[in-house]
Amino acid sequence: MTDCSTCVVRNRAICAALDKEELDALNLIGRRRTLTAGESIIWEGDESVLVANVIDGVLKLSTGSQDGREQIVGVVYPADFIGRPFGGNTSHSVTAITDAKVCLFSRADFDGFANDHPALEHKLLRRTLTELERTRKWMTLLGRKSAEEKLASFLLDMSERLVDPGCETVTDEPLAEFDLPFSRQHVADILGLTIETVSRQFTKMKRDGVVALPSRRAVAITNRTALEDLAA
Amino acid sequence: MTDCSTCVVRNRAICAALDKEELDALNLIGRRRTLTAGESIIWEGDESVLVANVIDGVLKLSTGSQDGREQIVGVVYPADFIGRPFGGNTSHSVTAITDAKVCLFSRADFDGFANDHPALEHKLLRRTLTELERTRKWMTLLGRKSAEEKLASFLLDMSERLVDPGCETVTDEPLAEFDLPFSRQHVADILGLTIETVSRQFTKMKRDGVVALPSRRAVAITNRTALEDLAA
DNA sequence: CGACATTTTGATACGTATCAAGGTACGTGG
DNA sequence: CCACGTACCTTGATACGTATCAAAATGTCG
Repeated sequence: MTDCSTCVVRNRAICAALDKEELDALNLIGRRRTLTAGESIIWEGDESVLVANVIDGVLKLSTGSQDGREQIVGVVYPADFIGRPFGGNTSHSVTAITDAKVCLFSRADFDGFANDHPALEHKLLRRTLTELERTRKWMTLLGRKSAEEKLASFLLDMSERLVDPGCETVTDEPLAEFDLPFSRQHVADILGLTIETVSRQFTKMKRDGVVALPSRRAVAITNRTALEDLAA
Repeated sequence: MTDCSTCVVRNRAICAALDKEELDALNLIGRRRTLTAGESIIWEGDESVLVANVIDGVLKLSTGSQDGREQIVGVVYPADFIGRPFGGNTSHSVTAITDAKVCLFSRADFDGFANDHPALEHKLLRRTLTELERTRKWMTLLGRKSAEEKLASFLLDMSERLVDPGCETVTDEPLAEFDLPFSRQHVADILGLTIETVSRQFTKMKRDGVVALPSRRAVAITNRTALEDLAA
């Protein structure tokens, strides 16, 4: 059974706006769901009837064309919100990239609950504004940066976002070493490149001593200043 | 003096959430400002202390790098909201593309007012969610489309967004003919292309009989189906 | 150990940027 | 009203970066 009071994202997700009683009410309309890597919960173009909070794992928001081109338009992490409340269709799919846990609501239920809880809407508004800002920043990368600049920017972004938020680390410094939750193909789809170009840029950075690549998914930033220069 | 009750975007902007009394209160903290084309009200990286509603005209949100590359990350029209309430810095400038009128608020004033008026926040939330959705759709264009596909998609989008919302047109059908509020350079900065490439694609479409170009800024879609095919 | 998926590397082609020049519309002052 | 200057747009020639096609290498899992 769902139990918000022990939820690991309780204090970071939009639910943090609610007190104990309100949380109990939210409990009644939500349910947890486990996803295995590759599984989707929302499909591009569908009438969006679900919204959710991410509890654990990483999910991608993506659009695909008939001819197989795919673009990842967003990546969500624990405590992030998924879906389109208050009407309107979602124009992208939502797919688990790693095994994941989410807290699901039917949109109708969530809409009703949100209407009665302005503090929840306020949290959601702040989160949405931040996400819009982040997305716009990403547009500059897609529209104007070279492959090398794209990968450098991406790695720097990852080193900041993959900081484990669970434990109360004193410093929120970016990581020097981390495991990407993405395959090379995912990285390519995030950066608007092909997998071959991504691979070549990784190799180049390794050759130049900017990063080390201990294993397929692992990245160690060995010269952050140089990486920042490459990101332009 | 500001007078919301006669404002042309009164029923479309987020202010539509307010009744007459509330509107009077909002009146007290807002002021109108006229902008001439090229004038900015928010600068990239600045501590964002202003928010605003667009009353008339078109404005761009853009980011620029040192080396002169620019990417337009959003375009706003009458009734749209500008700025970043509730903290956080804006990472893009806001600049008038045409002469424009806006309704300005200091962020602190607006934040306070919004806190007391959940209905206003709700409107803003819906608007922000829609804008996020639109922005994500644009990412696919920037990351995965060819120059020809980009321009075709752009023209179709324009034919829908430039429909004059003022008069109560029975049908909201897309326009067959319209004047772009943008120069070729603007179009290039929106699509992540150079001005030369944009120009060549315009010429190609004209040659193929998909569009006619009566004057520099005017576009007439002569074969919509073909244009839709080009947009992929 | 062997089969499969993923990643890397290589050779080549294509699309768009870049550099350069010419053309067209537009506003200003003669 | 026309000549001129300026900004904007178009066209052309070439270079460069990334995609594409192909194959080899590496890692992963039964």
